[in-house]
Amino acid sequence: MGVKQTVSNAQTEAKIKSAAKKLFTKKGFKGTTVRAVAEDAGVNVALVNYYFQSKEKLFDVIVAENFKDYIEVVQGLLGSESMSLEERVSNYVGQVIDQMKRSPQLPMFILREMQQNPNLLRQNEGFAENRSSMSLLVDQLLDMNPSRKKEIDKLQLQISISSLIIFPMLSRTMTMTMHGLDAKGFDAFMDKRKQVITDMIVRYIQ
Amino acid sequence: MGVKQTVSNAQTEAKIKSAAKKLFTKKGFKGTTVRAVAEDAGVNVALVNYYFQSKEKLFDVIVAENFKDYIEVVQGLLGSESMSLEERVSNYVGQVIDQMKRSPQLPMFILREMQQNPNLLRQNEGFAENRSSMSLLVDQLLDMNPSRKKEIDKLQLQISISSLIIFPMLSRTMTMTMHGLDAKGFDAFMDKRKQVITDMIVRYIQ
DNA sequence: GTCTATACTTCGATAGAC
DNA sequence: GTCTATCGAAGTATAGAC
Repeated sequence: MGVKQTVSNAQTEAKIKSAAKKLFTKKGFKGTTVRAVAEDAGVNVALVNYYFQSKEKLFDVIVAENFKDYIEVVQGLLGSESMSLEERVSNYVGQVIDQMKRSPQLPMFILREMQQNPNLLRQNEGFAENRSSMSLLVDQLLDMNPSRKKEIDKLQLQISISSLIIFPMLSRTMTMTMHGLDAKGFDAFMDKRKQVITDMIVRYIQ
Repeated sequence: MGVKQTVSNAQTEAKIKSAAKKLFTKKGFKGTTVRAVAEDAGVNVALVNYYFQSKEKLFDVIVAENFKDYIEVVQGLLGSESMSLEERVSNYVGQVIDQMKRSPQLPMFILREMQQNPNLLRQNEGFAENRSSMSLLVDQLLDMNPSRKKEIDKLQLQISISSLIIFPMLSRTMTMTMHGLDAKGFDAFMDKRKQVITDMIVRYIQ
């Protein structure tokens, strides 16, 4: 009966995790203090360590979650058998960009933390799936034009596709500042970019 | 006469600056401690502040130098009037990649620090030159195929070119880890990439 | 489970001896 | 110009009251 005065266990833990995810993702490990996490979550500093033992362990939880989010972006994007080359590329590019628009800080987080600790990804099982998913897409694309298949380096093509999609997200802040865009304007830019990337890939493979 | 026992003023300052550049560029402002800079330079902690007053001011010096390096990469790359479309693209891509191979950490540094402080670039005069240099190149490219000029968004093309060149440098560590490359192997990958990028751009514009 | 208070550590910066 | 020693601020972590 009545509203509970004390917030429950799980809710507090979730609030801390949410604040930590926000701050770690934006500012990295060194750029984030436990005090800032506590303040953002609206709880006492001591509670952070009560639930997560240490800053390190809290960070590990967030890293795992961010990797999980990142992997989910590129899963289940293989499309149907009947698609044309252009449809297949457009489908992939469109879905990945839509996913990334929801968490624009994620690519930078992954790269930044991986540069500090390169074997971070070895510990993560999901990354292998990502690679094979991307690899499969490129195989499918190249099979649709056998004459070009011999001329095109598969790894280079994979990285080209990733580049065209991910780099604009990495330079998001810079692009927004340079061209006076707000978050909404940048999203529109990325939406328009779906067709640009598709055109570029299709023209390259055809 | 004989070897001087005490290292001179300018040499010590240079050693500190060199160590600071290395560490700040690799680990960012928060990730670098004054103590680490001093140790890497082989001098006492107090000397860092003696020469540069504060960590902040030392960082500003390094930022300025890194921006300068970055700008120099893309200057004087306009090519001659008589070049074909492919020659022009190839010339630009080749030179930028060669420059970046010399300072592979630079792109990540620029993006990382700019995300933390977006108006970092407003204070830097060289960035305007960079933009207009890039803008001019794209104008030249588009003028060589008027029929495509109307269909192609200039800003999108600029960012596409930057993406194809810069993203591989940003994901350098990840790529090396994933595909078992050492520094030399990655350089070879980037050399091969010059032609890939050129092909992709030329096919898109033609 | 949550808070206050505090111990412990690291870091940036400076005073002062040489 | 360089070093030793140290101070004060900030951050992580924990002990103990409620």
